[in-house]
Amino acid sequence: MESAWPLVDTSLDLNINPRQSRCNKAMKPEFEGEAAHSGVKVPVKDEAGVLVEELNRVSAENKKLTEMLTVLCEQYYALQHRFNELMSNNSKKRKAECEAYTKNLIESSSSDEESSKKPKISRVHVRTNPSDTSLIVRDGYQWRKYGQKVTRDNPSPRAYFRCSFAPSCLVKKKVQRNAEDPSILVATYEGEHNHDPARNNAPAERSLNLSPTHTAPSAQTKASPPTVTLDLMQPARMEDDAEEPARRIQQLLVHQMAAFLSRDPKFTAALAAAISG
DNA sequence: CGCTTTTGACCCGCGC
DNA sequence: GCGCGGGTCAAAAGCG
Repeated sequence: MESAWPLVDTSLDLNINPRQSRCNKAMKPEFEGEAAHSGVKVPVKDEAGVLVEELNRVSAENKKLTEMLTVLCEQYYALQHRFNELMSNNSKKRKAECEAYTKNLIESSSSDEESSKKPKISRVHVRTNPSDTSLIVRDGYQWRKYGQKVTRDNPSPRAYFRCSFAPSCLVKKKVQRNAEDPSILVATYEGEHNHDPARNNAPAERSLNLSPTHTAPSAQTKASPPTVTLDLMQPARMEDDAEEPARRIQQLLVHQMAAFLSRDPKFTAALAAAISG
């Protein structure tokens, strides 16, 4: 299984800060610091040498980045292929397992007998910074807040949101902090969106969601319906327990995010700007 | 100026 | 009928 779910070091070990010691083995001391820009006169020949060296270094970084992106893309497609294989696998057990976790990941919750009558209710747990008082759960959709209430069973207020992407979309969302663990936001969704997530219309949400995000064992209590927990605080831990399905989903998300980043021209442009800067 | 957020008022269902 | 609590409305304020 390990080959099917490879562990990837997603840390960007880039040489983007050439003035720091780790990355400057090739750089001679006299070229460091502000010497080149200060009043100290540097021969034109040496200055050209510095520029050439800098160019070579940037080229090497560019090459390294290209290789990393290629690897990331390959791993993404391999994972996607593996995922499709699993989905089409005849083994009932595997199929059931896969579907169960896919279902869990996408929406969760609400018993089957209820879903046919009432609007679909799902619950998502999102771990956030406890000091962050905003009741905002970024899920890709546009929401309009229409109310806030303090409820009896919970000291933190409950916020009420409506989908504002399309008037015809009647999905509602309630967000409230977990009474036991204030670092966990509980978002309750009612109904189903009849449109795609408003990615293009919600650039802020899309751009702000680049913090380490992955699924984690839910903090759900007792007999509550199955939930999805998005941990926005803790960095991803790469433990070697790939047999755990939740960990698979976590890794899948990390890979997908990396692939998404690698295909995002804005991200690559920002990366290039950071390097050149 | 238009959209979103805030917040007090109001509505409604439920239990007694 | 009354009170309570959750959910919604809508005017005012805030913001870009």
